[in-house]
Amino acid sequence: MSSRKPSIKEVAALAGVSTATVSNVFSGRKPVNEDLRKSVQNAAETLGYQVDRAASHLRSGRTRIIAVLVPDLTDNFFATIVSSLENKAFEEGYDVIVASSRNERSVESSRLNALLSWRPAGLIVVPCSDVIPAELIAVKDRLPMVLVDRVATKSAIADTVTIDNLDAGEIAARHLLEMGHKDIVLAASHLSFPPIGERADGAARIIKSYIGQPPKAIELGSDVEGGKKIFAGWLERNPIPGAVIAFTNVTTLSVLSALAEHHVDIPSRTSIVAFDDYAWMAARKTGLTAIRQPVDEIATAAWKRLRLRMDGGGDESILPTVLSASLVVRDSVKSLSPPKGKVAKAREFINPDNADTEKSGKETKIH
Amino acid sequence: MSSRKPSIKEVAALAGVSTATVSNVFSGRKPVNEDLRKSVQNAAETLGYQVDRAASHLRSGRTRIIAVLVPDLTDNFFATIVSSLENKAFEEGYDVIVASSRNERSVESSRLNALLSWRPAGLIVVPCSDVIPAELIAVKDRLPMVLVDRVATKSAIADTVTIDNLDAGEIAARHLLEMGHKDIVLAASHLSFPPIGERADGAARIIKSYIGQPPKAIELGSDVEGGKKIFAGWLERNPIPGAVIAFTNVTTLSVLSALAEHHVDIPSRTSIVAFDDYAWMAARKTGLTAIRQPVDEIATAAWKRLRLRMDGGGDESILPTVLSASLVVRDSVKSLSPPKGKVAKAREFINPDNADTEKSGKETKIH
DNA sequence: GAGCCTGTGTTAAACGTTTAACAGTAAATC
DNA sequence: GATTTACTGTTAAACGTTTAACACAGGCTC
Repeated sequence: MSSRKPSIKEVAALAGVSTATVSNVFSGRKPVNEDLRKSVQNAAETLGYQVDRAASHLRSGRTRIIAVLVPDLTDNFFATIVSSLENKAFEEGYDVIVASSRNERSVESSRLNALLSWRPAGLIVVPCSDVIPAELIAVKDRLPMVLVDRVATKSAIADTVTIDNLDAGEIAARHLLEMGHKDIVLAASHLSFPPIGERADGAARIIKSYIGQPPKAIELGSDVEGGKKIFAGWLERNPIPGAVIAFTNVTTLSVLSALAEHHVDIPSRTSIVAFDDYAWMAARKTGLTAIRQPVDEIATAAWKRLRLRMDGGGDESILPTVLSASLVVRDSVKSLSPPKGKVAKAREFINPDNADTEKSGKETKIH
Repeated sequence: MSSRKPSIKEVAALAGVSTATVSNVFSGRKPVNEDLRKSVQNAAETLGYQVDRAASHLRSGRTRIIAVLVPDLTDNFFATIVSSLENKAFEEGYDVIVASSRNERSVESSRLNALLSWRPAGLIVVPCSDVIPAELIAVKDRLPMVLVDRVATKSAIADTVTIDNLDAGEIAARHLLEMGHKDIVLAASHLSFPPIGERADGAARIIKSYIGQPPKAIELGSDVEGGKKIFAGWLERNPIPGAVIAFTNVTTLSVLSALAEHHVDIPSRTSIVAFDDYAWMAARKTGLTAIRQPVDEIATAAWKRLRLRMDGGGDESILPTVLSASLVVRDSVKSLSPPKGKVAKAREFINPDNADTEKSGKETKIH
């Protein structure tokens, strides 16, 4: 009873065929006669044979590895994406190797190198900042990959999956405006991060066009505790805002903690629109009104696109997939006055000739 | 400009040495003269050489892979552990391949098989139930591994890292008792899961010894939504309890959601002690009093132990590492009456002769 | 100075697959 | 009936490492 794992040779010997046939049975590369296939499978079964990944990888140069890089596994948003990806990948026989950049560019670089050294079959990356890592650019047309969430679709070097962040920002702001709010503050992690900046732009644009003045924006960083301190400090130096939009689940937590510390009641004293939609937001007396990102759809779209690329499809052109966020109304926004009417979508009023300057939002008008 | 990655041969040729020497430089298995080492490193540098994992693995039979299996990546508790593990592993040159059993035994089995087929250098598993998967038992003395969280230390087949769950349950219950509560309900995910059952036992024991009657326990399952429904249903058929202990962060969410739905105020109407300690628990007006598990220490301990095993240390005997949980007092427990005195630790009164029957808690007394 | 370490380097044989090239057989085509 | 085609199977050479086995040089010991 040797403890060594059986090799393809032993299976071949037992089944009375060549190793090539056994290989074909398992890889499906070439058709094998039904009888032979069965006897090979029987032989493999009785020996407890499993193909050796290392040997297979060495010879073929191909792996069944999907490398996934996210900024922070501790963040529920990314964890959910990873989890979803892992499920789908597994179902199709891929294994996921995961890495976290801890929101640091240098870590991102080295982690990416480590991931690439596996020569994965595909790569899914949520970059940690607005700059696309050089490592990615170097392999962009050799390796199937899709970029998720923290990417500006314009500067994309590969297929991307994002939500319509401009719109998401607008939705949040519009809801507040419709509820009669004017004193709105934007709480962002980093405005330079593509999705965050866009959300802020979307909100700012519609607020400016409605109120006449752009809202203030505060940057709170990517960790709850730090953000809480920053926001608490800001609260001490400024009048308490009537409403705040938090553009991230982490930011939401920072804002909420600071507000709680200062005994600012929600929504009687200040209203809040949160981002992402998790169980904890609905679990308390005053449920949080939030912009829900379709996390699972994001993961699904990313996986589908990656599959297509791995199968050699999707031709040259880069495809940006843009999903939409939606408003989930709960109790954290106070109704200040009966709304005079719907606040129009800024977009609908953009002069098509100026579509390029859309981001400035200057052309937006209101009913 | 070939796009193929350079092999050890090319490095050897450029440095004017044999491939064996290059291998020794990189693996450190045999000492290499300083001058030669340098020229090899230079050659590798200029060629952009990286050792090929597949070839290395194939020949040596060793990998630098740590396989990690958890019940649910979406659960912050497990995500945090994975994240911490990934950091530590990376720092020492290991890569983490991660899988989720989705709380299902059958999935656990197949995921485990997939993980094992990598022939990882080490394995860290949070089982999804109280039964140790057969796959694990099969490799237990061939593969360094450590079991975390959902394991009964008594039936352990390998090193384990857990918290003192009996004690954690006691701490939660004692706090409630000291605050004057008597009408206490236990909300568990599954009482058959080792840590949950122990927590419940710890709480039940001290409550029984103090009140005379054991508390009711309700099982809510492992997902928030399902648990919420169960608990909401229970609330309709029973008087609202004075206090509830939720033994899991997921359970906490279920309980909180159901309570919010029924407009039961915390803590004025019912008090709550939560488990695990996350930002969202402290982010609202009524912060949650909670039992904090030292997540990072758990991960650290697991990693240290695994490292030791991978280095061949730790001899035959299995080591259970038991860390302790601690109480974080916030605002979710109402003070019913000035406590008459500290509620004694049940443990201190256990007759040492009956240590084996400790679990029944019958011998526990109170001051 | 013969024998023996010690420290370093090389040679060449694996490791378990995949796959191009080849081969044989039967059916189809001309 | 010769040639082609389609189908299925085999042979044997890689893939890029690691590592026993060996070699050689210099310093020791006796």
